[in-house]
Amino acid sequence: MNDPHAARQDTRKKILDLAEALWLGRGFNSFSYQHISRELGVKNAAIHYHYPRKTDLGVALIERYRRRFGRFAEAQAGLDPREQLEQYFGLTDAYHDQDGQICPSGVLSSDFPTLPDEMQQAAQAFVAEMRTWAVAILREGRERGVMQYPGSPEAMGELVFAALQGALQLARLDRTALPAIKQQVRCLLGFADAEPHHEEDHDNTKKSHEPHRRQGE
Amino acid sequence: MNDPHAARQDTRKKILDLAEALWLGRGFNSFSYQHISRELGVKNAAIHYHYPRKTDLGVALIERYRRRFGRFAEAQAGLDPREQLEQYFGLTDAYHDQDGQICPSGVLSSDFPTLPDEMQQAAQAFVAEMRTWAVAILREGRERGVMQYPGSPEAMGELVFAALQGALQLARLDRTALPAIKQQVRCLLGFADAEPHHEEDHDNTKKSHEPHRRQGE
DNA sequence: GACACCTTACTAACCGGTAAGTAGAGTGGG
DNA sequence: CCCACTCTACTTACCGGTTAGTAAGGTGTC
Repeated sequence: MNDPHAARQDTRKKILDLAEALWLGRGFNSFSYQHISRELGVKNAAIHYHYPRKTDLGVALIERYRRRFGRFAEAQAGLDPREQLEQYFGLTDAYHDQDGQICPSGVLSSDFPTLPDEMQQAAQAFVAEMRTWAVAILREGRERGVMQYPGSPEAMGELVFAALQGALQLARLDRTALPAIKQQVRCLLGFADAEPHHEEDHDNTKKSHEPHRRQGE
Repeated sequence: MNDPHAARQDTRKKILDLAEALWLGRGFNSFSYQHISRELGVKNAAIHYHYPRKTDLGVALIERYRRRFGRFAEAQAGLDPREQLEQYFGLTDAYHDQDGQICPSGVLSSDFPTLPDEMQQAAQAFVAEMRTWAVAILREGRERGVMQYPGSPEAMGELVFAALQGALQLARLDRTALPAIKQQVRCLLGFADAEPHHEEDHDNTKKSHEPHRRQGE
């Protein structure tokens, strides 16, 4: 231990981690450098040292998440599409259980008009990736014959993606919204053997369903 | 003219109208009294005269919208459920075409954790009404035999509602999202005769689709 | 003169951001 | 081995601007 670069990476990562929780929990414009510095026990200017402008922090948040998501998508590529969908659902649960966070695409599209140009561009690229990934699951599901639905995989993928994004937000006002919508998506895809009643709240002890969180830089 | 109460109502209404556009376009925390007063040609304190705290303005926004929505829902009650759905779609188009606004439920659920208590309660009641209304359309559609879908009307209503909310937000980053998702909803409900290709952007000159906007107080 | 409706003038807190200084660890030269 | 230097990672002390909010005063109308 006592890695010379440990301290640097440590604070830098802590800033990003804390900023991410605030970002997904409150939105980009509703947290300040003070929220981070106070919690972290450092001064405001220390944050500015690592991320000079808030825009820099915002872009870093998007880019880190994008890389993390890329690894997640790659790791589950080739899996049974239905299992991929369930992992997707598990992700949404993990968000919600973490103080009612919402997914990055939800917070990005909500805040979009108020974001600086650099963040808008990063957001567009990132959200496009996520939507493409959702479409791919639905396409593969039909090709392999494990999902049945009308319309194109593109349209169905976009719809499921939008529905989950909306469900996570609505779950802040009424927690029953999220499981109900997930169940209906299963239903629409022809999963007759979907969970018998309601899995209800998070007594899903079956898996950790916290598929990414880790990594530096 | 020269109604004694005209001036009062006038400024008061102008404030609310402007606040509403800013609210749906940027979110509750991303507009200030300055945005309103500057545009309106009055001083900041004039807004505080009508709405002492920003919370008062926020609650007034929700309550007004709730009344307006109540009239809208009542006016279309008894209509063909499919036509009701199309009017709902027309509403989403109207939002989007107005500088990329999103629906009230979308902005409320996004901002929710940062809102004051009074607004949170008003928001929960209002969004619950909207969701109930969406469910009613889907239920009636099945009862009358004009819509076919698996699962319960409750679950399907929630899903459609969440999907439209998400679609409106995503349309800010990619305008193709909204028509694609609307079309897929039609598709899922068994509307085989749905518009042949893509209605695409707003060349829908067929109707004004701006179903409410008016009223004082 | 009472009241509705506004303005002027102000406050304290917070916002993102900057400049200058410093503690400490690492490094190269003699 | 030690001194001089550099670099990273901060702190202290600001800046101008914006935020919501208030108090007091003015003006027109009934």
